[in-house]
Amino acid sequence: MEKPSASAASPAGAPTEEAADRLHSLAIHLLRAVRREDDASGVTAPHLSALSVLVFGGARTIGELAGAEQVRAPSMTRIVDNLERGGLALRERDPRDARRVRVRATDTGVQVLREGRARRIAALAAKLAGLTDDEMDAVRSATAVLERVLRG
Amino acid sequence: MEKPSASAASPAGAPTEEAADRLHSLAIHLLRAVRREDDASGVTAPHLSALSVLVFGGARTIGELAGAEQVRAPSMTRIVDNLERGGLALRERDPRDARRVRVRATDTGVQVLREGRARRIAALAAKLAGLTDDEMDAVRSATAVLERVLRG
DNA sequence: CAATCTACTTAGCAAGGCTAAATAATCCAG
DNA sequence: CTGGATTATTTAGCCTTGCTAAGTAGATTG
Repeated sequence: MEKPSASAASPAGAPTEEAADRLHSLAIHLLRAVRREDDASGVTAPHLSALSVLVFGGARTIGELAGAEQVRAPSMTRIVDNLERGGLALRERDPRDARRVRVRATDTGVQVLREGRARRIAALAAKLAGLTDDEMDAVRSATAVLERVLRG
Repeated sequence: MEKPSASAASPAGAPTEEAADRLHSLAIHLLRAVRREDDASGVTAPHLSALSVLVFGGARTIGELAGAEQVRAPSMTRIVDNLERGGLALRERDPRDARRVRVRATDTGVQVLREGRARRIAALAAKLAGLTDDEMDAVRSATAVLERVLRG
């Protein structure tokens, strides 16, 4: 409705909303595009995402993991159930506080994560491979910015 | 493992994969972050996404819609069931070919889309509002690039 | 006009999210 | 040192979203 009067001013509301809307739509389609690769590996995206936290960040409690993955505890309990059933992670009782459960990635988990990552992102990486350097820079910058924004 | 030797060369494999991986993870977290807003509106993301195609692109068959949304026909049948139940879209038999079903957004659908978009992206737009102009530019550029890449 | 193909729907499965409520352990007041 | 609150996780149960396989109805074609 109202167009931004100057480019240097604080971003006007409407364009920001349009950008947000397109981003949202993009995220939906991006995930649908890679889902089949995930399916092929037998390990779904949320599993790999949680596993990734464990592998790169070390053992975590269920609650910490839920926080990191932005889901509620019961959802994480189930994800960990599945990881454990597949031998990718295991629960350990915290000796300090027996209410807590520490979750740790197994060696198999580390290996599966590596393979899973590779398979999961193959299609996406293939598409990105066609980008120019400038385009890749834009994608990388935006990713960094958005990671920060979503954490906050 | 191997760092890019020059910034101008064609992007090496490993960095592209890391970018793809981070993008994927980002998409997961972005969608989780906005899901509650969707929930509040009573219209979920896939519904709004499909409705958006109808509103901005005009009536479509179930198959076309499924293709546009990158899901299988049965999934789209169900989404359209829900849209229709909510009075946001309606099915029309194709007079040329009675197997086909054309789906059209209703006036209510158009209105709900507008409201839903606003509500849905409010949280995201609020986060984006804190970005600098350069950061917003990066986000916009990357969005455009990725939209193109995912269509291809 | 019968076989086949196409478009959609139905049925049924699993994942992934949620809330509410149960269980268990810790903490802290008195 | 006990009893009530608080915290961590799990269980139960709901809903949505995806899928595949199989069913139905309409078009096409040999």
